[in-house]
Amino acid sequence: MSPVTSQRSARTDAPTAAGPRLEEDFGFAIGTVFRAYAKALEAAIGDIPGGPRGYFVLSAAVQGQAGSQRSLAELLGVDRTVMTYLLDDLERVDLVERRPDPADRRNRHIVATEHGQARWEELRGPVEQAEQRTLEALPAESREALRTMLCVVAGHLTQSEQMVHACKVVEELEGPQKRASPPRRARRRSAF
Amino acid sequence: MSPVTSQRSARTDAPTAAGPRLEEDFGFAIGTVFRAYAKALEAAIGDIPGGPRGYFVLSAAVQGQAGSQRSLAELLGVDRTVMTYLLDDLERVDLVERRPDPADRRNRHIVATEHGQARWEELRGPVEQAEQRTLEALPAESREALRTMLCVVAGHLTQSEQMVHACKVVEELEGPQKRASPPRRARRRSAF
DNA sequence: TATTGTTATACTCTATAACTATA
DNA sequence: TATAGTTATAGAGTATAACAATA
Repeated sequence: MSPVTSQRSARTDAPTAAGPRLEEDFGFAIGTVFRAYAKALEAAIGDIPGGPRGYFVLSAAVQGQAGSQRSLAELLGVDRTVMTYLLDDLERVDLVERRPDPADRRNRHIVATEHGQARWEELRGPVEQAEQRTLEALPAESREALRTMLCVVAGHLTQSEQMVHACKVVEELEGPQKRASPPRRARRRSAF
Repeated sequence: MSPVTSQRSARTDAPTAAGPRLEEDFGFAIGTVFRAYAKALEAAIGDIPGGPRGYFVLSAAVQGQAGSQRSLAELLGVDRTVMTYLLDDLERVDLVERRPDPADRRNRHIVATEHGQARWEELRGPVEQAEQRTLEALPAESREALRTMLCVVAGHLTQSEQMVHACKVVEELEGPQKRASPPRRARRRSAF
């Protein structure tokens, strides 16, 4: 079977019931775009330790948006222990720096080094190109619209998560009423 | 530091140079939305083996779009060996079935069982809800627009990948001229 | 006592290599 | 010889648990 024609050749069964085909499925689409962009971004950033994830930490640091390691880990959706290793690697190549927070010495404030700042500036072009190439199927205005919509959703989700966190804190302050979920182990990876 | 206020509290440094802030970054946004949707979808589909990935295989099977295991694996961005395990699990709970392709008995044609078809129908509501909840920050028309744009990009990317594959085949047919990349090992995961 | 961050360890997921069968 | 699929295994990535420092 030729790979170019495989798209239609498998329909030997009766025409399937109504319903969204895979090409019209939101999940399939965002998964595909996500993977493609991740791959393009990874190529664009070269040797930044930790790949795209390390790049986002650097971004946050450059922009002064990286608060504590914990809040940064939550923002990026990684475990706080993973953040430790990631920062070790980024610090080792002199891209970021951990600074103890004078206000609460348990916290580490993550800041970009001068070299990190410079490296980040260098990467802006290639990263932008990676995005444009990934979205090349869309006209320029649509790309902007897509980006804006995703940012709106992401902003909302980030806030919601913070609210959930805040609520949990309040909940616990108000009294421990029969935890619905005990410490809970054995989760599953959200691999797509 | 309160989690609700942490968004701005870290800016103790000089105001950073111009440039996209993290909230305006395409990669950060799509990563966040992707993770949130993956989580919501995983909750929605319950006990389907393989999580979202298993669900997409089932979708493809139901819609008669699952050709060979290999083409399906490529479409979903997973290794063909992973696809083997995934199908083992889905077959074990009677959701899909492997059928030898009479035309080329090396290929296995993946089809949904009756139970798989029924289960998939049941899931359409919950899956739709998961999508709507994830995108709740957008008005309904925008959600449609977002989905359409992502599908356009995904469709294009899928085709491109098939082209790349086809070109590689042609290239090899035309003669092995000093492979730029030798068999190549030690890749890196595209974790975001 | 609770929280941040670190370390060690166990586990899960993934991919490489080797193999079978088909072509 | 080349490809689809399977199996075994090694490797990468992740998360749990225990700990130290600070609040």
